[in-house]
Amino acid sequence: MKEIEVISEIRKFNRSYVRSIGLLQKTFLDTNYSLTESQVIFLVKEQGKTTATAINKVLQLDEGYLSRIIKKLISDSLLIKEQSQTDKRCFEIMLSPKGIEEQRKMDKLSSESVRAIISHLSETEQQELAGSFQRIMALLYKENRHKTS
Amino acid sequence: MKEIEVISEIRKFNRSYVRSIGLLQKTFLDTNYSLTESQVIFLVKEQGKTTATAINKVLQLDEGYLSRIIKKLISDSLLIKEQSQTDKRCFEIMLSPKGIEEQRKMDKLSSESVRAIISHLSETEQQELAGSFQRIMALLYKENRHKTS
DNA sequence: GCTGTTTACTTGCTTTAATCAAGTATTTTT
DNA sequence: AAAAATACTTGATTAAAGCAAGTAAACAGC
Repeated sequence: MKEIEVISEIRKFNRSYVRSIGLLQKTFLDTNYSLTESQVIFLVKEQGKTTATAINKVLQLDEGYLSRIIKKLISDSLLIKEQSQTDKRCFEIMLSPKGIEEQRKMDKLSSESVRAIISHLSETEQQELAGSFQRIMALLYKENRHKTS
Repeated sequence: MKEIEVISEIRKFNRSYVRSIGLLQKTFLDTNYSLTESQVIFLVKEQGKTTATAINKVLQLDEGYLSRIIKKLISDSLLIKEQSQTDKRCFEIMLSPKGIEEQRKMDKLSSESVRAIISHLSETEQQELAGSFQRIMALLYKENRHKTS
């Protein structure tokens, strides 16, 4: 297989895969939140007590836009915000109990949607599938570590 | 590996992969068109002389929204539209010469962006990569043929 | 310890993306 | 020939995202 065929194969995968995992939908996973809002929630969960700036290192949204998303999530009582005592420019944000619950719910739904896709596969096939995904990640993200940071 | 670990592996892949192929960006590939507009262009290329309805069987957008996208692409001279003689409700749309050129340009850019990701891999690794992608597609889309349609 | 500069975040305004609902013209069904 | 369905359009609205200007605090240089 020539490089050009490899590329074509990958692009074929991209087209069908992205459609199948439903990442293009407006509301993510039938919760009331958009993909972007969900990403914020997941990142706060991941980073624990964090800040808008830290979140935006990952998501790279417009600052104003992110500020408003956080505001909305606070008014929905999913997030808590308090001014840092050591640096009063910063506001520490974290998940509220309700936010933790919501994040868990999303996490479950996301797992379920993946499960639905793989459930008809045999044990062995599932192993193969996971192996292939791992192999791809290993190949794609190898040797790029020094470039990425 | 248990099913739950398989799921977690796939979700890990989803997160990093979708980010890396830049499918979340506003303008696709640094052309002046959004992802949705690009999809329309690619579908017209794929389907040849086609209609809004046929395109929307795939994309499932709001009809009005699609109508406006087509309108814009026509005013940009990428698409040509003419009323069907056999069914005057329908309008046949196709790529103009300029549209063909634009589609080719996008196609090249898309290939280039994939090439950039795999170029540092050896011949053998590229084979492996393509093989893994193929294996995944085979597994995911097998036995679903009767459900899909 | 004042003076610019940078950092963290907010707010008002605008643009772009997407949806909703109603409407026209044509074809199909009965 | 009337009713229903199909193909598409248009006006109005909502939601997502971006731009620019602004506040407040921290930092850096002198």
